[in-house]
Amino acid sequence: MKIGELAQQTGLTTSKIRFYERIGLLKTVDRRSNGYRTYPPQAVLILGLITTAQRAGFTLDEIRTLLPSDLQHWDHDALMDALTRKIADIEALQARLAQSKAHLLRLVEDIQARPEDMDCAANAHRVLTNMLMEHPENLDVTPDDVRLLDKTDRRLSVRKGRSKKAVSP
Amino acid sequence: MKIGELAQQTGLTTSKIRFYERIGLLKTVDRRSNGYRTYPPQAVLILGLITTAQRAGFTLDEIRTLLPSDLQHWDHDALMDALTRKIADIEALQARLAQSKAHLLRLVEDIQARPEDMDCAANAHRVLTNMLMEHPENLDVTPDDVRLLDKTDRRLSVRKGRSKKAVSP
DNA sequence: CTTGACGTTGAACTTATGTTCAACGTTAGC
DNA sequence: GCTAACGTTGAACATAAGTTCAACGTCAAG
Repeated sequence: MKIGELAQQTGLTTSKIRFYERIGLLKTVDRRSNGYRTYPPQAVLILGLITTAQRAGFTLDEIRTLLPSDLQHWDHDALMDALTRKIADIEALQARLAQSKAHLLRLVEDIQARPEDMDCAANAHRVLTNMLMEHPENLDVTPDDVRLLDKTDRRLSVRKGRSKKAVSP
Repeated sequence: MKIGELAQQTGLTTSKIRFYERIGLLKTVDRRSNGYRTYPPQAVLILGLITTAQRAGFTLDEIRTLLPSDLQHWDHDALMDALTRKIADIEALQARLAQSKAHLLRLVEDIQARPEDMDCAANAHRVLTNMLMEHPENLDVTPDDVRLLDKTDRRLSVRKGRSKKAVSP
């Protein structure tokens, strides 16, 4: 099978297949005398496996370390380990997403809950105050500081101390 | 306030702050006569807002288009629109994650459910077969093709037709 | 024999979000 | 006045997962 046919059968692009080979995800493939790559039918399955793993959240790097050269002989322990860790990763991400979503929903509600007699600027101030009070964790700011947003712009001093290091992540 | 102090109060790095300015996320800031950037206390709030929005899943690009130069005057409609869309995005991602997780859990269970009398290679074949049968959507392969994994390696022909274009996304 | 489709390569480009570096200027404390 | 800490710039580097391009070779049909 030539690379174009393989691309059709897997739904991938030829550039992607060559890329996978380049990064060592696919082992170097046989060539015909004209230099064309020639794939065994197996290759369809391997690429399908890669696509599936990728959709499940594995990086190409992870897939490479897990994928055996012989589909019959997997590293059972490493595989189960990776699967378990990936499930945990997903759960962590799910938790973060749920938080983000809840946060956004509260924000939307809060914005819409503008008192009838409040103008937009004041409402912006109210919402912003609520938001910043809800998330003091990474901001060295007190609710008082939010008054900076007042129309009067009183320029209250920002407290010194209790500051965080700017650590590179 | 000089940039180092701002970095400390926001928990960001100075390079990040300069980067935000470079991409137009922060408007160009006042300079002292020596060329040093000098920030109003407001800047702490703005950076806090940016960080919060980013954690909620907004890209810097999205944040830039939403963030008004004056915190008093938001584009209410654009903001609500963006929030609503972001919530929908999160929900879509949640659905995908739930699917991935379920898929992985089934896979783990399936691997562990190896019949006592089955060796590892045969189990690999069994699991792989199940997996590929579960996801026929993007692979031009029939369950029969999975027999390619047999020790005998019978090289069954891969069917022609019903193939997909390799469209670039 | 020509034309178009397919194949090959290496290198450069992409996106998003920054970091790091070199070379230089400024400032505060001793 | 020296030194350390801080500030400035532009450019290059990093990551992940590819795509695109130019320049070239091969093959099948008409």
